[in-house]
Amino acid sequence: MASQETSPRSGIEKSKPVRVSIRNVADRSGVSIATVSRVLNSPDLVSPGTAETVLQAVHELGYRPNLFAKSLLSKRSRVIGVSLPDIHGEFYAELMHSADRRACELGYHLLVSSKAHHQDETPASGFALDLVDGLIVMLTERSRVDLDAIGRLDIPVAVVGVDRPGVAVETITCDNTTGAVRATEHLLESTPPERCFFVGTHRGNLDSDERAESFVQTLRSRGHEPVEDQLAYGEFSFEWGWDWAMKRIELGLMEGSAILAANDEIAIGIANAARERGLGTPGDLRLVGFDDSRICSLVRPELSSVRVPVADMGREAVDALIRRLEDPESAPRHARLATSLIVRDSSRL
Amino acid sequence: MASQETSPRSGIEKSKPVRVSIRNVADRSGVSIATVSRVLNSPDLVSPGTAETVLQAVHELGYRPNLFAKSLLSKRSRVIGVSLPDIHGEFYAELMHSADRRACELGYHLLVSSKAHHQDETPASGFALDLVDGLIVMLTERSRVDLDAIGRLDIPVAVVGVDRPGVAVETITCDNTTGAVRATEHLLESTPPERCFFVGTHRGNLDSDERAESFVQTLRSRGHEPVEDQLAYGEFSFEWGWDWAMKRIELGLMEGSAILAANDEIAIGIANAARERGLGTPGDLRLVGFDDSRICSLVRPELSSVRVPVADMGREAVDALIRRLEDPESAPRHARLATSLIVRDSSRL
DNA sequence: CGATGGTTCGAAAACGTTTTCATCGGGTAT
DNA sequence: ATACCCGATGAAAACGTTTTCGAACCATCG
Repeated sequence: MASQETSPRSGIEKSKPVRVSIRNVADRSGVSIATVSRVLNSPDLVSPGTAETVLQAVHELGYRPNLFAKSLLSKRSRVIGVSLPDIHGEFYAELMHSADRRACELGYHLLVSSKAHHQDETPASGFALDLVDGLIVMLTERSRVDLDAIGRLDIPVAVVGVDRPGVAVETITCDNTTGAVRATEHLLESTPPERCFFVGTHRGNLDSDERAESFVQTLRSRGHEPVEDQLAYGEFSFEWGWDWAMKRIELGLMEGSAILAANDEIAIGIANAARERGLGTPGDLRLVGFDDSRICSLVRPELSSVRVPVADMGREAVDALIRRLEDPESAPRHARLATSLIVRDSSRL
Repeated sequence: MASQETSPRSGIEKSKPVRVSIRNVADRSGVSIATVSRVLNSPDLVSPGTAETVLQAVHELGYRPNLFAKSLLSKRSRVIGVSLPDIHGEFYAELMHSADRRACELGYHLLVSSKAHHQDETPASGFALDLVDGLIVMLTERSRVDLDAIGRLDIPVAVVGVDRPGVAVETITCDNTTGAVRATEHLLESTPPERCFFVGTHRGNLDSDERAESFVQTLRSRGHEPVEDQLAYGEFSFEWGWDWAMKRIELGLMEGSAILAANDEIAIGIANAARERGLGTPGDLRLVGFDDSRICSLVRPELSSVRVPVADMGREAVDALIRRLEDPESAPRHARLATSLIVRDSSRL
């Protein structure tokens, strides 16, 4: 009876299982589907009068164009894939967050997955490669780096985390070197080079290796060739930092050391172990972490750290990829974002 | 001249700008496109001989079916959208991580966005609603809760964070109550009810409010009606915890208190302020956080906290949504995951 | 008044699939 | 033999768009 008829069941039920297509809009407004399409996509090609009629119908029927049909024609989905290493932590949250924000601004969506990383060979395979217009691939392990293979992919790619001169993909990296050098110099201000240490994750991790290398170079530039035990390789964890520190402390070798850790968790592990054994930071040992994560200003003493512009990297990656999508012929750029030393209590002189 | 002609430019260029379609496969293997389709989708309908021929051609040409065409027919994309509040932090990283893992296992992909939350009204609008088979919506603010509107959406939805009896969508929540009650009882073991405090975020946050309510109820059950200043509302931040604590300390009211914070950051803010003023935890005040985030075992003293099964919630959400996708008629379920108290040093008796 | 040009629009092709329907042989049961 | 069914296949319709092409109309220009 009433003009609006709901579902046959009781009041509160799904009301519109029926998809409204461009056909319906065309019929209701008495024009062809071509005209409807034009009203929506190139309004200047249609007379104001009919345009209004059509828009009216669109609104009344709640019409929304079918994206699949659209993409089938245009071969574009405005979706970009993000392939992340299989790691948790705020690092990735921040990256995703800024990437998402930027993608939204530009009218794109993010399809995220770590699948490729935890089961397949190529960081891109297994992905819904055919769904996305382009791919952002984050790499952390040297063993996974095959930029050439990635370049051969038949969709545009932006790589985060690795760079190599002359490679034909967009790359976004952070300049570990400047930050690590600054941090090492900072430690050297009060500590002789032979009492400086670098505690990293396993060899093969791109960032850790680069940081270690910068550490070594800086010591060398002071005329000191680091000996083996000045560099330690474990994992990116609190526990590893703790264990390494405990061992040094037991041997009575810790006091007066200055340590650059490859990330903040390791650094905090070291700090906690030291405190556990009655050693103070920065009194008995000076400590600098890496990443400048949220936690640095939460622990006591506050942890000095090298800031990595994660959010910028996320935004840059999206920008780079989309630039490439819209102009496939442009020469790929290689963004390298600066890192900087943030001095807090743990390394204060 | 050669059989294979590359791009006109120098050797190293994109090699396959040409999409290979089912048509090509059909031609090369001398069958119709229908047969090719059958080989790929219902192999039992086709003779083993032709099947092999076709597969051979598929492999040689590197054919991959066009997902848009596929979805256009099937009306399914195997993509599920995830709408998150505009917040960072490991909480969301962990949720996404487990959700992604589960989605992969089930052959789905995750399209993530906080867009809806930071600019539109409905947590679903603005989303690529027409791209996804279903939606996971995470809600944290009471003001955003319009479960009915969400239920009226024309795609399946799973809501994380809110529940309401009888609502017609899948819901996944954590049972703040049991954890908060346990934590409060734990504090009451050594502290009289009038010296117990709850420090939450702003009113209107679903989790914080629920935790506050449980705190109040538990005190009441001990015959104590909490007075106004036993509950404080600020934000989910270190700074807020610090500020609140400082104020109490200045007034000389802190010593002997027992505090339940609405998340770990607040708790750490309180602990640090106390230490700054020479108050020890748990000696001078006992402290329990919420979420049991990674940081709890990194700070000293280690922070007691109520564990929230974030990873489980992510997995459950995906499961619930997909269950619903595959059987739209099934009655929506309401998963409520248990929280549990993890006692560490900060509240040890 | 015919030719030209611009506007507005519809018919139809195209995108790459899946699926229905019909066809064709060659068994098997009667 | 006749009827029947079944397995294997192809032709064509369908999905919902965008876009090309041309038709129709009207105004302007020569």
